[in-house]
Amino acid sequence: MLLQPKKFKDPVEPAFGDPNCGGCVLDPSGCLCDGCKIRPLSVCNVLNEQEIKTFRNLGHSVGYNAKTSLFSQDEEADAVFNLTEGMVRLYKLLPDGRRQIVGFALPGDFLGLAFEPTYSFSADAVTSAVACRFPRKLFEAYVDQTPALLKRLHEAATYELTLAREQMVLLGRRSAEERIAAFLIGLRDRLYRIGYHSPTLRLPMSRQDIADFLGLTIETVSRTLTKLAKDKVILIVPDGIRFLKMEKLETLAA
Amino acid sequence: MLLQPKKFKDPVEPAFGDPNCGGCVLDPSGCLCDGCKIRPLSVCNVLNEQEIKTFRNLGHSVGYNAKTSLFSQDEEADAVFNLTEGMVRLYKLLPDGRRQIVGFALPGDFLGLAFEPTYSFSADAVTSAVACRFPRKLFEAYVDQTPALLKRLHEAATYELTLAREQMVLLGRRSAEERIAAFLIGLRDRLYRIGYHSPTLRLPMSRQDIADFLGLTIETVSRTLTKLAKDKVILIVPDGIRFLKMEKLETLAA
DNA sequence: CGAACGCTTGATTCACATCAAAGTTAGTGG
DNA sequence: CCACTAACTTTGATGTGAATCAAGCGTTCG
Repeated sequence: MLLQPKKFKDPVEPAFGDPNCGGCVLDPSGCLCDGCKIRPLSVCNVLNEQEIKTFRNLGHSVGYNAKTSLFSQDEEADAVFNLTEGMVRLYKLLPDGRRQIVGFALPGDFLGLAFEPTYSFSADAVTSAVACRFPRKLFEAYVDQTPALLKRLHEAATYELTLAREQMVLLGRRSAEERIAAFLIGLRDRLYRIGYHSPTLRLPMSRQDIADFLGLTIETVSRTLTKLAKDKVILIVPDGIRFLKMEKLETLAA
Repeated sequence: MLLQPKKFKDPVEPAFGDPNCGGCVLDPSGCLCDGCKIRPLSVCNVLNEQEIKTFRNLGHSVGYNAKTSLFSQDEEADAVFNLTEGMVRLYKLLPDGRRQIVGFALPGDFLGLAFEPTYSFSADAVTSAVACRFPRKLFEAYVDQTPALLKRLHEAATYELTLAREQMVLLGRRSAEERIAAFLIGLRDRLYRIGYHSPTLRLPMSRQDIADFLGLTIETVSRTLTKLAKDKVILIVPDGIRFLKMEKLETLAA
């Protein structure tokens, strides 16, 4: 399953070309495109079989154990990532330690596109995760000679921007209960679209992660979930929730 | 000046091909690229003189009086815009009327790129404004055959995404005073980069606009500005502010 | 001049944060 | 496998920053 825990070789080997990288190279010969489940959903779907053969050799499939880092804010942005398994949190830190999670990446999501030479946010694995990791220079050179891929990346960025703006509305103008409702529904919808289709919504991230994504405190998240459960809108289960009154939640999130 | 008020022919003529558009076509022969001051800052800067000749004929330069609409959320996204003069507010509305401004567009900014067939936010002029307006189909066809332009648009979208994520941190984790400080500095920096270089920061938008951008109320915006003025960090002047203690503001915004 | 609008200021309220503690789950080592 | 510990989550009591409610004060404009 896409969000199942898994353990990679420990201690992890450094990824090719990056001694600071916390991951473990799964196959030195390149990305594992042949059996890749999320390829149809990913940016690589615009490449034909011939092109994929070149492309997969640009990078490597890398495994990350839960809580390990893919990359960090302000460090040199020398790689880009295509997440294939697991969940990754993307966040920015303020100097005093306050944290804002700017998104949870799911399989098929593309990470690390930076405007500047350094990453503008940090990324680490919520669950164990697998990503195709490409040296930035190689990737950009390939994109420059493959307009179809560029177009697909632009689509992805535009979509991200739409999500980001919706998150601004949530953070700027919604109540705690509305934030939680929108979060649960939004996550379910995204998982649904990538084929993860279940009556139970797994929440592999901590309450603190949810709080830092929604601009709340851990206590408010906990209380609000409890309230929704008391109202029989959701059922809290180990590691997630089940939806009981979808319409009620959707009204709150509207 | 870029943010100077100006009046366009009233009643305004509908833009070519769009009877609902609030603007007034300034030159039926196409965009006014020759004397365009912001072209070096805009996406068109990647086009050579030959390409510009084709490109400018795809659209028209359109003038908008202050408070008129360029486009609205949920309506068919049949045009894209390149702002050349004035300021435009971009916002999303919730069903009950709450508003979140997701950005203030300045000259050089590109608007209306949508992932879906409808606009995901509304745009209207804060000051009077001028934009090159392109029918979406024509624009997209041209982009498809001009990878350099696509690359430039992708860069612009990536930059927007960076700004959007910074705004998420602001909305989710910053105090009212920090928000105001970050807003003033951010706007100054953006104006500076497009050559609008002045000791006084003009604030052509209303207090309500600032509040809806920062996730605050109009009263809190007013009080916080007053407090900063009392502390001699800024000076409030008609239509804007002057910076007195830049370092203090920068600490707050850090 | 009067009406309307936008902005400021003051008094009060409230949603969520903070502080505090108990309960629960997960991880570790014997 | 269980005891012990650490980490996470929930729940309760209290505090507070910003919202709301409510005037008043310029400016602008018909």
